[in-house]
Amino acid sequence: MGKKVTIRDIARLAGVSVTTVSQILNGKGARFSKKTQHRVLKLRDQYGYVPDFNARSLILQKSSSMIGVLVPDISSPFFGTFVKGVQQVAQHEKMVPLIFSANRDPKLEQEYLSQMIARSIDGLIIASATMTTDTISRLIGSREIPYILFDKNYAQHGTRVLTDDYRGGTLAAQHLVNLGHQRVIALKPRQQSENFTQRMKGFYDTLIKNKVNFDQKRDVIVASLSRPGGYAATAAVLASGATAVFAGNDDMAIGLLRGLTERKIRVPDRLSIIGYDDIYMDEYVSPRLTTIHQPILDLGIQSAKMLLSKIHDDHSSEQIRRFPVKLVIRQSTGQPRQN
Amino acid sequence: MGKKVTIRDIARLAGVSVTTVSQILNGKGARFSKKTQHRVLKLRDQYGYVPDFNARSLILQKSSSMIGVLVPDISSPFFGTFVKGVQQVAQHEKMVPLIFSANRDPKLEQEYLSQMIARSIDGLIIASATMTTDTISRLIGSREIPYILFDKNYAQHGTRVLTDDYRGGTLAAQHLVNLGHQRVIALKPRQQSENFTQRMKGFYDTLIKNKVNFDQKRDVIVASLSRPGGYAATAAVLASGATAVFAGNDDMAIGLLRGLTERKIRVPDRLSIIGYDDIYMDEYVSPRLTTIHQPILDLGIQSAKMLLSKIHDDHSSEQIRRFPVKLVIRQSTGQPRQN
DNA sequence: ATGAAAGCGCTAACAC
DNA sequence: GTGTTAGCGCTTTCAT
Repeated sequence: MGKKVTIRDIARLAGVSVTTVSQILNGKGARFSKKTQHRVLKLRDQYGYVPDFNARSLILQKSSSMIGVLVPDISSPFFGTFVKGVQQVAQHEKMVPLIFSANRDPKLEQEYLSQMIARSIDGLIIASATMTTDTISRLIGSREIPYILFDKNYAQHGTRVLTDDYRGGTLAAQHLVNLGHQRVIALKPRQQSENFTQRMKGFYDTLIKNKVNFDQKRDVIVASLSRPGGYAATAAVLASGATAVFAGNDDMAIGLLRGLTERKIRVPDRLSIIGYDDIYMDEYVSPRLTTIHQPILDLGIQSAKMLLSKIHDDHSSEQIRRFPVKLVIRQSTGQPRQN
Repeated sequence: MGKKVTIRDIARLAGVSVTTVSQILNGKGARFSKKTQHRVLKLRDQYGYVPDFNARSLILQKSSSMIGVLVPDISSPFFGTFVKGVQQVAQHEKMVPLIFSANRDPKLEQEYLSQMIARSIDGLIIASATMTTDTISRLIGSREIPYILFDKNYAQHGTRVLTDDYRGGTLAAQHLVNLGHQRVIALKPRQQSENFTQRMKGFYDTLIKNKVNFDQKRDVIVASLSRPGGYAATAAVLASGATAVFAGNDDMAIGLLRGLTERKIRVPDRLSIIGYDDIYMDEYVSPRLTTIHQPILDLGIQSAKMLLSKIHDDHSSEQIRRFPVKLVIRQSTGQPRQN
């Protein structure tokens, strides 16, 4: 390893004490002679001295200036964008985000969480479908690390950021109803996290209210929450005889769209598809995907802001920040074919 | 902040010395009585004691166990996937990746790099078009932090991972030539990093070799390296009268594809498009995108492996690892329309 | 205008 | 079996 230049080296080289160097380098060197100041500064540059982060945080009792971010999949457009928002805010405060992609694996999630805690991060943003506040509390122990729960979990308590999933489901259903669909189905993930439950509930409720016949057994297809998952569901979707599909998220919708395209099923003429999230890919598939918009980047930004304010101000109480969603009509939905 | 439980607290509570606690907790406690061991372990769990990371690294002289990863844009499918690969490897070694997305902004890149260095990371993976090894050396100073350059920069020296861009360009051109195209154009970014230069050179050379007329002034369109960039180039592409386009990367290709779709230009009947990278989106646009495949996840994995081996073994010399690329034929390319 | 000394929380020789 | 002691690199009183 490279020989590390310490404050002592600089002191020795400058012929002064470590105190002097420390003070000058921390901008508290007014009381030293200009000459000494210059000598020290120059030596610093010359030897590329950078204070040891560990030693510094140790004595300053200020922890790592890191915030942990746990997401299911960093390579997905959704969480990639989310993380970008977090980082933007963190940077302003000289905080560094420690990002972990846990592949929806509970073991990994816990391991990463422990690692983050061991590194004494200042706060956490957790986006996990499975992790409960109990688990988190247990891992955090008595350290009182502030954290923000994102998106998934909201049967739990704890400060969190979420979007109005119920309303999103409502909007999707209303859109399909307005277009005149009478036979619709939903595509949802097997592991039903709270946000999906709400999303679907909003959807069902609105259909029923509009007198559209919907049977939660018959008219729900379970698929994995991914493009391949949606793709794999193509046959089941076609077999259902529905004229419109509500996909739990855009990834599934896009996978399904591909399956339909391959079978030369025209969307939306033969089948309408509405997704959920509004990831950037939606604009580039064909037909462009109608969806429920979530302000993804903003969710990242606001999560980080909330976390930072919790970190800086212990007393900020538990709070919930709920973001609005909206319907974005593109080209994958239309009136059912008349025949 | 939460009251921090220190090793001294545990020692006091257990009625033993800090040494005893330290040893037992570090698995070196064989020499202590079972009874003491149990007492200490129990107290640790009871109070949720976790050793202070800073103090620990300070004395162990082992740095942070972090590797820095600098990418242009974490929300892009390309780098999202790349980073995922890095993280996979890092995890095995209990290393934590510190990921920064610098938006292709040289100022930010340098700032992030400094921050990483200040945190005494063990190594670096740098994917930047603009950063030179000189800049990097200057920032690293005398610390001898090993680093891997990824993808962009290869006029420089230093250990690096790269793909055979020249060959990629060759493959793209050959494919178009084989289909019978005689009028082709290329879409490239303004900021011409080394990999693009090579990519384009392979393309031009192969066209010429095949007696396809190609003028580097007339037949190259400059666009920004993104979906909107490709989209914005639509008019220029159409105006060129070409029957095939080689887009510098898939993002541009997909943006262009959208522009063409909007104008009802049929691909590949009227115009063939070939991209570069093979990001996962390629499978989901319509028509599916023909492209030059780069093993993105694997690039992340191998970069991390190379870095780790450099970290563990100082003596490993500078090396270059070059990955093969290959042509993936999908549906966006075809024979030129006969008329 | 400068420095000596204490100590942050931890580990590891080296006693006893 | 267990404790004493000396630091790791740094900042900060408090002297001089």
